[in-house]
Amino acid sequence: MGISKKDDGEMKIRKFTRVMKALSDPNRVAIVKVLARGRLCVCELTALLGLAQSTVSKHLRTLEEAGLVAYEKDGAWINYYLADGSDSPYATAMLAHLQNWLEPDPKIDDLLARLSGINRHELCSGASLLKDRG
Amino acid sequence: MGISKKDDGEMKIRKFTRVMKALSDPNRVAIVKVLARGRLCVCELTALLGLAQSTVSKHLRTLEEAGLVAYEKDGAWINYYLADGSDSPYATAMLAHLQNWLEPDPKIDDLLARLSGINRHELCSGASLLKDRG
DNA sequence: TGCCCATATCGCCAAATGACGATATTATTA
DNA sequence: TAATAATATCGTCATTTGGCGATATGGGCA
Repeated sequence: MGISKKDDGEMKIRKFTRVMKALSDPNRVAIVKVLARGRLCVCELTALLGLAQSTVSKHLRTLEEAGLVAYEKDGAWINYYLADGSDSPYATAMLAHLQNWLEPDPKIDDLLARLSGINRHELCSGASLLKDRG
Repeated sequence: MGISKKDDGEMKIRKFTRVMKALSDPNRVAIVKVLARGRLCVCELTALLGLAQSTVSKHLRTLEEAGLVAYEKDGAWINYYLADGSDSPYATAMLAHLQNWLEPDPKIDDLLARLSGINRHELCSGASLLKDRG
């Protein structure tokens, strides 16, 4: 019979606390705020935040498991973007709030200001860039 | 000149993540859900949750520092209740959501069901109870 | 004053967390 | 296929967290 009513309710607290925990770290919140402006690959986020690549990757996994972000592959790059909310109503509500919240804030504002100067082709010195440069 | 605009924004992320962290623990969320039905003293919450009194006290401090709960003294008892939101707009918004969220959920439902059977006079075996019993 | 009760704080421990560097994985390109 | 680039995973470490029991604090009452 698929999912019973008991199973349906079983995990509500856990699903909720997973979203809360994902948003309880300043760096992860910064990722959400930055992704609100558009899709970014891991190397762009790594450069923006000034963290190790492995750290950013782990943060993204935490956000994804909470239903806050999703990703799509673009060649060697993996673009992350804000989830549409089909996974978790709690994630949806929090993403809606975060569209308005936390501005102005020095840390967030700094990230958003530097965002326009970020370009994955300059950052990652990828094969496609070498080709363009000749 | 009091709080400058810079100071005003300085802590927005921290204020936000403090609320998120406070709500990232199932027992603390349970406290919030239970307090939504009315004021409770620490010994009542301790009995409901089945945790050590010191643990409940620490959870309440975390919730209070996030602006989610407040307390008032009533003789030897200290009654905790949901904050009015003047401390933190994030806390306010989350408390509003939690009025509807997380029901039904087995853990929460169980707590709310047992709530009506909870009475501080029976629980705490306080002086006032001994007096009534003779 | 002195005792008792409710609560807060302290000290401790096991588990979880956030960070890193090193390595594995997967896709692109020569 | 081999080499390289982008990302994920692994192993490790210091810090934080949630739990407990023991103790300190503060209010009510004899």
